[in-house]
Amino acid sequence: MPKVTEAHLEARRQQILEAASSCFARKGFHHSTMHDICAEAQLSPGAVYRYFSSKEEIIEAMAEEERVRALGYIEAAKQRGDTLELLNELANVFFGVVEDEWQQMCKLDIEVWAEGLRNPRVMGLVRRTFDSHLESFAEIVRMAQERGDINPALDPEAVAHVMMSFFEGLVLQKGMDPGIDVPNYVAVMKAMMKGTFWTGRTLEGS
Amino acid sequence: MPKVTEAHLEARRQQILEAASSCFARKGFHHSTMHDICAEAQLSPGAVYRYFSSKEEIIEAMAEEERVRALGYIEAAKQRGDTLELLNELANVFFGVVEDEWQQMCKLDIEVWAEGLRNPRVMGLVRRTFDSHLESFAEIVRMAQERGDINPALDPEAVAHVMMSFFEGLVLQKGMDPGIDVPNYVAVMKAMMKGTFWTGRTLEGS
Amino acid sequence: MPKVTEAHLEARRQQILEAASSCFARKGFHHSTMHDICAEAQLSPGAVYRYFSSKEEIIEAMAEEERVRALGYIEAAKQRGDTLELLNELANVFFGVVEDEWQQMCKLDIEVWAEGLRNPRVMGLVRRTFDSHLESFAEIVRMAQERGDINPALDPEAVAHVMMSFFEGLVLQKGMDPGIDVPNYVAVMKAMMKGTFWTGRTLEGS
Amino acid sequence: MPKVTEAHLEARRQQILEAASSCFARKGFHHSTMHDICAEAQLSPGAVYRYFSSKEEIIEAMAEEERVRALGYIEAAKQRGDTLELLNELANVFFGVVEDEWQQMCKLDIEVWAEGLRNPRVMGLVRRTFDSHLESFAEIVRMAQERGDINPALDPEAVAHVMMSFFEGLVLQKGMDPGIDVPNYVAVMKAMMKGTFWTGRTLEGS
DNA sequence: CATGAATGAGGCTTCATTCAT
DNA sequence: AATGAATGAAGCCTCATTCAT
Repeated sequence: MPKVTEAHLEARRQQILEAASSCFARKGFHHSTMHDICAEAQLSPGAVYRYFSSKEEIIEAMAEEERVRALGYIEAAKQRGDTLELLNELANVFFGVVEDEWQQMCKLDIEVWAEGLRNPRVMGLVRRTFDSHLESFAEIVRMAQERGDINPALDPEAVAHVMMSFFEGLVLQKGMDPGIDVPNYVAVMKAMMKGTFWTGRTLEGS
Repeated sequence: MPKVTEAHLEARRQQILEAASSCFARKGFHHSTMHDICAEAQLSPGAVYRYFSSKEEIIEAMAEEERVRALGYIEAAKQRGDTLELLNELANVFFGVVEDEWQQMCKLDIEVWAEGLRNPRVMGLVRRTFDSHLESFAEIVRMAQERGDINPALDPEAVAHVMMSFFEGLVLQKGMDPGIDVPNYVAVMKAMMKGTFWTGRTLEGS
Repeated sequence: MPKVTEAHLEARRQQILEAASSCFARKGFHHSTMHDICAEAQLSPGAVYRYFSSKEEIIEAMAEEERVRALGYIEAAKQRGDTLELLNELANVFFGVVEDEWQQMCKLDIEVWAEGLRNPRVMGLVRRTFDSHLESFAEIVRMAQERGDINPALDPEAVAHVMMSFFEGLVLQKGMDPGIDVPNYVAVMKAMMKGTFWTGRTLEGS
Repeated sequence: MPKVTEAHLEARRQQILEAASSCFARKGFHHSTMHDICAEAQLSPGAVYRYFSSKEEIIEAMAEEERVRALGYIEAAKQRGDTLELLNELANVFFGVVEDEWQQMCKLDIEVWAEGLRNPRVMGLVRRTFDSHLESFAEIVRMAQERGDINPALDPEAVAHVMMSFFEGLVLQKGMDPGIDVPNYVAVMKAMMKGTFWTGRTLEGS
């Protein structure tokens, strides 16, 4: 029987991860020192190293958390049968997050992307995130094509990639400039999605 | 080595910048040491510091080069009057780049985005890149709306943002996974753009 | 190593300062590397940088210590009412220091003077040292003049400057050549001071 | 027959030495880079290295120049037979130098002293300077003692040391603060010298 | 379990010096 | 003889990590 409950351990982990996220969003992975993270978490280095064996591991754990969170968003939205509604839902989920938190999330995502370029573990996480999103989107597209909602000439995977771009581009642009007009962005996004829908005319496509 | 031509100096600068780009794309800004860059450029530290007064400055110069290059792409494409053709052109320009170089460019872009989050100078460059792209796109959209090509209910700026996402998303996805099927991606992109064109039906916009 | 007493921290500081002094006296500020100081203090660079944030700061702290020490000497001597006795006292204080330590002190002083020429902070310290000595001497002279001991035609400040020269010159000469005959030097110094005393003849002052 | 006259070579040497002196007085030996010196001398590094094989050598040459100049001062003054007049002469010589040049000279002296502590060659120069001054002063004192001007109980060498302090202290104090009142300083100095003169009373001395 | 002082490898940068032109 | 671009050793400092208390 450990002296501390499992829950307490997990709470400490979270505490560190949150401190790290805050630092990372503010200063980036490489400008955030372990000292910064310790200070933010109000913990000593020794304590932090009880929960994570390296800074790398903290980054990875943080990226993993992001992945799970993002997965949650899309899973929640996927419940909606209607294709267009999915975008609404995703947008709503995004809107549900407090502004500051969202901004931080965007920055962390960008940071994680860059980190993925040289840390294979992080890359793995990013790819898994991308792949699961891709798969979700592709499935939706395929269903819509079967229903005749979407032009069957379009490659479902490719549509999924573009849909991902909608969100990744928004994350990037909001990360760089929080002032972007999101509702209008979503409106355009939906108009474009709607435009890919079957309209009786053949979309020559390319 | 006595006084040397201006061209030689500029060539050296390029040599260093290319070496740096190569390192940065391979290992990221923060894992590339000056030593790495020097080795890649086949130059001594002292020589490199004749041309750039800090690693930071190399990063910034590199980001600036990226900005100018990106600007060139879109300017070249903007010559085309037809709205849809713009996408073709941009895609062609992208395709015109050798595969490896493109891949490297994508990685550098991602790297630069992340760097922008904490280096105000780099952020400035990124913002300027984004802004000039945005403006180009918005102008195209406005012209298309005047011609009746695009639904006038859509905010031109917002459309521009989404168009930027098309490309940024592609850059990100290709950066993370070079295997992405670009032609199909472009096809979908064009289909979606075409879908925003005026079709006689009102796009309610949300 | 957990939290440690305030005294221990101060002891470490002293340990570093002493190591630095030793290096500085032996090799000068600019030929003493941080590595030298660390080795002398038997501490790692990281440890030293916990206590001083730069080599510069070590130099300044050392100069400040010298200042305080010098202040102590003169303050101790000032207790003596009799004018001539002051010189005796100062000389005694000097003699009270172990030979090696004195030699080191002289070298450090010379080093600090030179450093003062380009480090404004050090210059500030040197000036303050000089000023407080000057003031002490001038006060003594004024009192001696009131008692009729010293020719009232002489500017007390100027006398103080010359008195300072007695000591600074000795420091310099001993720093350059430890073999100087100090007792004889002091004897002459006192004879000269005595000579400025009122003797019934008017000293025309030039 | 060299392409350049001996005189031209010497002129270049002087040009470099003057540039170096200027830099050294302004920034000290160790903060003056060869680049600084080259810039000040309007010469390229290669050119400078034709005349001096190292920075060290420039420092030493400069110190040697200072030594010779100082020697000239005292030699000039020594012509005067009268003891007190020597001080007048030395003071006059000092006064004869333009203010700025003097200030620079003081700083260089201080710099040279410090450098002497760790460069045996420079130390040799300083010692030689000191020794020749000492000898000159001692000789004067001995002569004065023979004439009965100065208390014969005083060690001529010791008096010489103190006389040197008069000047070294002034150099130091003026180096640190150009505002010092030199005429008054000299007046006191002379009063003190006069006080060591034989007055009929025995100066108990020590 | 926690603390935080200490470690030390390694990064960025400077600058005295060289040498091809 | 002069030039100035290039060299590369070495210095200062940071920071992820450890471990005695």
